[in-house]
Amino acid sequence: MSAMVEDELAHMPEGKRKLVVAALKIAARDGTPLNSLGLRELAREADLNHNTFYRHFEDLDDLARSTIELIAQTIIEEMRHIRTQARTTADATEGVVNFFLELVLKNPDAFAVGVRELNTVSSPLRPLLLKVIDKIARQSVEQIRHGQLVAVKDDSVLLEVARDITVQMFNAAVPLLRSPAKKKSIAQALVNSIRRQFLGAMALESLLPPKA
Amino acid sequence: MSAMVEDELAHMPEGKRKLVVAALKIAARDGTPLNSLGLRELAREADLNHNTFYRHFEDLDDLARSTIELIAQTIIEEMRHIRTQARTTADATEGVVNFFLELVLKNPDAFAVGVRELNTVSSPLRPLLLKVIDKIARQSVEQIRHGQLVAVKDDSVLLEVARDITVQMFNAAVPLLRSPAKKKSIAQALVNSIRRQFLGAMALESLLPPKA
DNA sequence: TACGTCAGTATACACATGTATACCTTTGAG
DNA sequence: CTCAAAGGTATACATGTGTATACTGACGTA
Repeated sequence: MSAMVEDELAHMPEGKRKLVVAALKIAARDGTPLNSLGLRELAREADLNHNTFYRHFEDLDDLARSTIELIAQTIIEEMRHIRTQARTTADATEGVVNFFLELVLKNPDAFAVGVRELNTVSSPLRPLLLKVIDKIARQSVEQIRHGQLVAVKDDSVLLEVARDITVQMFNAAVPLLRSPAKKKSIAQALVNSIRRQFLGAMALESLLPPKA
Repeated sequence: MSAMVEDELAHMPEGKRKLVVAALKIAARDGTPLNSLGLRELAREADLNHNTFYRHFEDLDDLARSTIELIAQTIIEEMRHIRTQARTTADATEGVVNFFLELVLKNPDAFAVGVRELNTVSSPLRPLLLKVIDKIARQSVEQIRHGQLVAVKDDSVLLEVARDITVQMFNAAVPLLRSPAKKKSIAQALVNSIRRQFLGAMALESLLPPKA
């Protein structure tokens, strides 16, 4: 599982890699917070002695941070790739949405864990994930500006909308992971919602004064 | 904490009540899934013998279900109340949003747990929470239709938008709970986003054929 | 008054857990 | 060649956990 994620950490020691993969798997399966997994269960899943953990990590928090940083790196890089692919499709919105949902399905554990931590009040990993969201939203704004895809003047409004949409796309991973067959309908709903939000931003800007 | 929730279960035995409250508290604090809390920790928090649990619940799943159902009941009832209050305000959208955020702050544990479970792939409680979302969205559509607040013809589109917005409001609880001081700015962002989505729905309907 | 049920307690036990310590290979630089 | 890390293992122990069983008191009802 999570093929792309595994690629990302090809250069770290095998035990460490195994532990991170196992952490994602268990946290995704059981809904346990990344930073309070059981050391022994982790080792069992990774097929290692339970003390090997301490060779690679200080804490469970250390493991959690490493894991989230890995997810972040993977997603950001992939999103850049997705945007170039989407530029070749008829409708950029549809393209981005479809490629994104495919990315989710290729990294199920990573997204299951990421979305949950993002929506957990007590999670110390939330700030890291918010940075990822922000970065993706900014990429998105850049693409929109470059292709003149949305006629919204105010940059801050455009960024705000892009952030909302990015969060929405992440959260859409939850139903998708539960039933991958619904990919098409989820994509359609997302595309519609995105269109409404951009159209609405334009409409609102033309109604109210564009703020001096 | 969670004053209103406590009111809701005034009629059940004291021990059971204590256990549910303790469950919410621990799950909110530690991010542990509601259905895999520690029995002994639970009892410690509730100031009870650890075996009392079995007097009131079959499983941890039983406890989790009871707890979520309690949250659901509370929220739905309060939302109805919120709508009548909001009708007396100048702007219905602003009214609903503000009252909703207040509700969140009054039931911090309930919302912290609810939002997390809602966004957890493996949670068996998700369906229950989706029902709550749906119910609130339908209430919202009713209010809109009654007051002729939004000029969207297609009922299914209106419901879809209402659902998106409801989910968004729930998820907005996370940053609010972490920093209640940001209530005003969170409310403003929500109101703007809601306006964009309704406006966008109208715009989209007038652009495309209203679907025969 | 007697008694069954309900809510809660006390004790016990087998098992899982986190951590500490010491031991064994491999490997790469001096 | 040496030897010191680095990665991984084995064993041990105190503590926490879920569950089972048996006990106590309160209370409504026959």
